Amino acid sequence: MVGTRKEQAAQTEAELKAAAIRVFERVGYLNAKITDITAEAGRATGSFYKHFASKEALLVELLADLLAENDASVGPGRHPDDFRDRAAVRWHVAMYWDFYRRHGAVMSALQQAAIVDEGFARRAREMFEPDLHHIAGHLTGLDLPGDPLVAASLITATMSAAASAWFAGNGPAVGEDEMIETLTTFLHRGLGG
Amino acid sequence: MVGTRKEQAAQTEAELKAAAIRVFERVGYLNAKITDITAEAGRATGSFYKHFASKEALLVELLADLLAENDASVGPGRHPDDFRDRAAVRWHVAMYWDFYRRHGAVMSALQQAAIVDEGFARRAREMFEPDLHHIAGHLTGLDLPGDPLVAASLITATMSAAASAWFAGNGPAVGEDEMIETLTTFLHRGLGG
DNA sequence: TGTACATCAGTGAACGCGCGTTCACTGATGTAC
DNA sequence: TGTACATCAGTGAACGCGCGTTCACTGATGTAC
Repeated sequence: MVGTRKEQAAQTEAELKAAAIRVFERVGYLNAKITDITAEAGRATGSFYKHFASKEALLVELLADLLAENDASVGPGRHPDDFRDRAAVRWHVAMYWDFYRRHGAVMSALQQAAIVDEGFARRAREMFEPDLHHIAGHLTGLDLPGDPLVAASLITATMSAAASAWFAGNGPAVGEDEMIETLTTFLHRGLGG
Repeated sequence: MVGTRKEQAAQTEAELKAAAIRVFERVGYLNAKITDITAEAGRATGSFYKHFASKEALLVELLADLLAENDASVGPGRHPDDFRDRAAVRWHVAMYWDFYRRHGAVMSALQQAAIVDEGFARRAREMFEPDLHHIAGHLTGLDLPGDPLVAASLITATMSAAASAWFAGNGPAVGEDEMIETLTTFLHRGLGG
C-alpha cells in the first residue's frame, strides 16, 4: 500500500499538534515543555523532532493551519459592513468570538510567543494588520471619536482583551450571549453609531 | 558614622531596582536575566542575592514600592465621579495614562509574570479588583450597555490594552493628547453618557 | 587615640539543575530482483 | 511469490547549554577595650 508510511507520519504529526494545543490550553505556551507535548500525545521525546525543528517551528505550523482554515471558512462571502447599523457591529463581534472559541489556544500562544520573541511579535502585527484596515474600512459615515485607524485599533484591542479574559475564565462571570450583547452595544455606541 | 554601611546597602539595592526597571523596559521581564540586571547596575552577579532572593522576589518589592508610592500620591483627595459627565471620564483616563507612564515597566512586568506564574496572576487580579469596583461605583445613573461590573471590566481592559500598546510603540502612531481624547470619547459614549 | 577583632557588603568563579536537542538503535514497511 | 536489502518513523537514554544560585574570599566599616 503506497503512502502508508507517509500517512502514519502525518497522523503522528497531527496528534502532536493536537496534543500541543491541549497542553497550551492547560499550562500556556511559554510553560509548555517539549516533553509535556510528547507525553500528552503518548509518544517518545525524540519523536517531536522528527516533525518539528523546535517549539517555535511547531507554533508557526499551527498558525499556518489556522490561517488556511480561516481563509477557507470565511471565503468571499458578503457580510454587513455599515457600522452605523448595530447589527453589523454585532456580526463582527460574534465572528471574532467564534474565531476565538476555535483558535483561542493558538491565538494566546502567539501572544505569549510575541512577548518573548521579536520575530513572533512582528508576525502577530502583520497578521492583524489587514483585519485592522478591514475594520477601519467599515467606519465611514460615522461620527467617530477620532482617527479611523485609532478607532479600529481600540475596537480590536477591546475585543481581544475581552475575549481572552472571558475564555481564560478571568473577566466577569457572565454568560456568553450577554457578553456579546454588551460588547456590541459598547462598541457601537463608542463609535458614535 | 552610624548607619553608613546600612545606607550603602540600601543605595545598592535601590540601584539594582532602578537597573531592573531599565532592563525590563529594554528586553521585558521574562527575557531579563539576573546578570543583565547586575551588569546594568555595574555590580557583580552575586550582589543581587544579597538583596533579593530571586527575580520574583525583586518584582514583589517593585510592586510594593509602586503601591506605596501610589497610595501616597493619590491620597484621600476628591475627584469627579459622575461618568455621565465627560470630564469625569477624561479625568480617570488621564490618571490611568499618567500612572502607566510612571509605572508602565513594572505593570507590564507584572502582566508577563502573571502569564507564567499563577501566584502573580492572582496577585494581579487582587491588585486591580478594587480599581474595578471603584469604576463600577461611578457608573450609576447611566444607561449602561450591560451589567456595571462587565462595563467596568470593559473599560479597564480597553484602557490597559490601549496604554500598553501605545507606550510599547505598537498601537496607532498618534500623539498622546489625541489618544487620551479619543479614548475618553470612546469610553464616555460606549457607557451611554 | 590606638590596636585587635568582628561584621558585613560586595565579588566572581564554580556548581548544578532543567530542559532542549541529539543520536545510535529497533522493528516495521517498502523496494528490487 | 519469495528473499535480501534499504528506508524510515519512532524510541529514550545521554549530552550539553544557559542561567539561576552558591560560596569562599576580600577589603572596608564598625565595635570593644
